[in-house]
Amino acid sequence: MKPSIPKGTRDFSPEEVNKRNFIFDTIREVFVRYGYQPIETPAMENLSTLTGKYGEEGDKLLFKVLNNGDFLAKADEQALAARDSSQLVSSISKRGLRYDLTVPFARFVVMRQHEITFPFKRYQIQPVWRADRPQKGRYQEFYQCDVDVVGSDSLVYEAELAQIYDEVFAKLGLEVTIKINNRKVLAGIAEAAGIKDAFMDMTIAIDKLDKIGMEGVEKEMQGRGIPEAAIEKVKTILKAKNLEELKLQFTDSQIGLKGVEELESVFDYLGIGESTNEIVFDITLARGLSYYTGCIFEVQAKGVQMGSIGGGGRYDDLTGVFGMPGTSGVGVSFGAERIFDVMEELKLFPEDSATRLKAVFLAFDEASHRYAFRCLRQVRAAGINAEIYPEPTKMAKQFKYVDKRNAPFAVVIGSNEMASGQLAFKNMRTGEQEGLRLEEIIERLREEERI
RNA sequence: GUGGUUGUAGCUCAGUUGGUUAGAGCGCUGGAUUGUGGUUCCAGAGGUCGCGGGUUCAAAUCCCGUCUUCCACCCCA
Repeated sequence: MKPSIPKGTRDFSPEEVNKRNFIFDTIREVFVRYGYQPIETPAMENLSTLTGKYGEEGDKLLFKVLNNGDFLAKADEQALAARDSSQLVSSISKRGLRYDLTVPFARFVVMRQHEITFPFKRYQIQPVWRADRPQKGRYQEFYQCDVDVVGSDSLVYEAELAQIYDEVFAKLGLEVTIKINNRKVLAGIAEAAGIKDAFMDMTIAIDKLDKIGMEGVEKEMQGRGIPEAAIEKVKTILKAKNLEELKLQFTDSQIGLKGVEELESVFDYLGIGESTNEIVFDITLARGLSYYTGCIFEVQAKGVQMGSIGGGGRYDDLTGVFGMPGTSGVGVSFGAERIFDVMEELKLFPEDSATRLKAVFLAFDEASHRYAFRCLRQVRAAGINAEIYPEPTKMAKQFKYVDKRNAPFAVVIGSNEMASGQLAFKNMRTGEQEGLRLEEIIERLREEERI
């Protein structure tokens, strides 16, 4: 048979795994610095945990796991006869692959509410699965790196999460724009325009502003049946350049004012000019996930065509659906795959010296091959990444291998070297070669390590 | 999920209105060079033309289905 992998999934080569680990390590390091603790949850959740949490569209994108055994024997006969897939699902599948890390986290918090100290700060780096149609930067299996705080409504955490975004991308050398908005501001716009009922329709339209322009947004709202007068009001509000101007538009919207105040408070915590990346208020930022209620975040990479590489926000009642009401949470997510793709495109990955092979031992004959293997042991014991060519064949062939492995040094041993103890130490880049004792070689390789 | 797009050697790609044995560059293997890689020269290996069906005397080429890739929509990391 012809080998293949499912659509939207990928294998990773050693080089790619090293690069991905660089991203994960950087993110994890920052999370830990800010006092977040790791948890992990299963790849599979009970379907009942997942369904209904991501809207109707989300349910369609959930991967369902078929029940084991003779699942059809227990299937809903009516649904089966009617060829009604959505009706049938509950009787043939009780589990599904997790769709994000937030909902499993909420489930986790509720199950362990009595052993958790609040505010609980956790991070989680694991893959999630979505049955989306794949595109560039969009996969069916991808890693998310989530940080959330649950059990506090302090806006200091919004500021902290913005700092985490800033710090991680600064460390990765990736220039980004960190956009912040507040769901209450959007609600305020709807309230001020007198279209509270059409909040979702309005939000979806506003979200597309940078893509389709003001005219497009207007058409979109018209198409969604929003009255002309309300559209004019929305357009006026959207022209507000900053939070001060926006405030003036919200004289008759309590919720809108509250949203602006929250944003002011976050920016106050952050201070001015203390970040590496731009952290900006963006009134057009909407985000789909319906459970957001306060501040919302999104990160856009500069200089590349790519969707958002991170997003998140505040949810006042994160754990309510699992029977623990009134607990507020705020968190953000890093999209590792997209960060990888962007960094690859911009060639931002550093030469990885920690995982790099430093030296390869080569030998001319059986006796020196054994001798080389014993030398190798000492080199490795000194903490230097090194290996030996598996057999003493023709030198040209062995050197080609060293070249391919991109190792900076080769140590060549034959009968002369064994007799004198002066091993041939060759710099692969310059081609220079000198006779050195093993201890001297180890010292040289150690110096190299530090560079 | 809707509409479109892509697939030919390990990689990047040619392949005419359907017509002999499907090509190139790079890479790979061997040799020139029996104690030294990268450069050069010579030789060689490597292909179910994504998969399945159909039309035809004849299909990489035309038609249908399917899988995959990418794009737009939807949604999102």
